[in-house]
Amino acid sequence: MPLQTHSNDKLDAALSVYEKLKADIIAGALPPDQKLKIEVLRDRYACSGSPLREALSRLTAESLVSQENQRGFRVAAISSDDLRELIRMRKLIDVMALNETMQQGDAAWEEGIILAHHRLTRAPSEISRDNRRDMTWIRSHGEFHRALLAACPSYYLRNFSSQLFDSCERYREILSRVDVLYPRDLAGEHKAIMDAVLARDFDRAPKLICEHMDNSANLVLRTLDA
Amino acid sequence: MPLQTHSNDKLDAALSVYEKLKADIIAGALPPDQKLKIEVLRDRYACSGSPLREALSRLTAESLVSQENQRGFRVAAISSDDLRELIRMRKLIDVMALNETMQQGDAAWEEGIILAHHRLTRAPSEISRDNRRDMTWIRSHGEFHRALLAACPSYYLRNFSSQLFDSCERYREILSRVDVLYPRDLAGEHKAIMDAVLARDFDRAPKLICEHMDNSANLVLRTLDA
DNA sequence: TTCCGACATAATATCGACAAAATTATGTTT
DNA sequence: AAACATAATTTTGTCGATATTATGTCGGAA
Repeated sequence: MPLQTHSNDKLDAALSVYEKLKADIIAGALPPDQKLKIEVLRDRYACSGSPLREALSRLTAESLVSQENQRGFRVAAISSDDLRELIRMRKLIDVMALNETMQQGDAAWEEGIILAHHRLTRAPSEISRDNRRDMTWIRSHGEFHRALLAACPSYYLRNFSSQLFDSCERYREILSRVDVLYPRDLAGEHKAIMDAVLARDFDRAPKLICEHMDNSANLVLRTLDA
Repeated sequence: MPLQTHSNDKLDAALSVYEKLKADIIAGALPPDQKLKIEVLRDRYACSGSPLREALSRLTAESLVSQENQRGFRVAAISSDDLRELIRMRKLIDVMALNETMQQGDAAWEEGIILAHHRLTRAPSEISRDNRRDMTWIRSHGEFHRALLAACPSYYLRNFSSQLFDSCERYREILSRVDVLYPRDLAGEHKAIMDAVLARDFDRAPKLICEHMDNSANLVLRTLDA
């Protein structure tokens, strides 16, 4: 008898497929603008059309998938303009959210950050030897950023932040194709952000977060525009 | 041959059902927390389960519907805390969006506002004699607020604003149950907002918008908390 | 009476099949 | 050979049926 919410592999396929599809899009396994044929996905995720279409509908509302009248679904397209817009929005939203979070955050919130950061340091490197993005790293990275805002009192701020983060993450796939040796210390940035946030440094924390975003975005933009 | 996107009553049922469901939730025809049984909806919207579940999935992502593990869907619950949070967020988002819009707005944007406002003035009154909310007014009201931000350069700001607006609108249904004679000039507020926005008044426009939201919210909150 | 468990009922979530539409391939005409 | 019309194929979107899970009811024991 299951102690936790039991995931009946075949029973709640909708949620399961939603999560897998989302992960594959964010990781770049399903590249931007790729046609999402039901038949192909049916095979890939071992389920029927119905749960697939439900998952795709949800992802459409999250701007990760686009749907055309009678022409099915495809992974949402990317562009440098879109990325610039995303980063601009994330700065606005995350700075607001971070301020509120640092005011309200309690011990449990601090512990969540410590834990998430620890897991991120223990995760495999983002890009594996075969130039594919590591799912564990991606998940840990997302969890770390969500943990920073976990104590944010506004459901909507958390939600918007999370959505923008996910939309941004899939741009990182580009960095795995050109094997650029990281000209920056990603782990160090995470550590610095954590320290500033835990210290409730209302000046440094938002500044570091914004720089963190800009660094990633600029790297991607250089590759995209080239 | 259709000039515009043709809605083939039975062909793209998914989109059609999505819009109708959304409209019914916003209008309050489907009240908060109401169970959404597939069988009942199947009958109400004259279609089968599949397009329904797709629409419900999309609405779940928009926070208008909630879904529980194996227990189906229901209309998202409301609470005074949620409304306060919504208003707080709308002020943040809409003020940012409005500033950008007033900087970038062109002639077509201005004409869109004029037209939407005209239609709103010509719409039937919000609440009809039988204490039900008028669909035409609701649609016109939404179109007016969207028109104000139509020239906003950020897709995400427009999207968030629109989503928060929709979530707020369904709180207005409460005002139709207690027949409170409007102690304020709703039409006048809309007119004043339009004038300030068209005049590119960067001081008054955001102030009026915020007051507009507060007025509606306070009216609802008084009724909710009573 | 109140609580617990087995049974009956209802609802959900998924599947496979079908009909409508779009896409590709083919053939015909200029 | 290019362009258009037509036919074949693929793909989408919807339906009805079914198995699984949740809910409600009834009877019996503490």
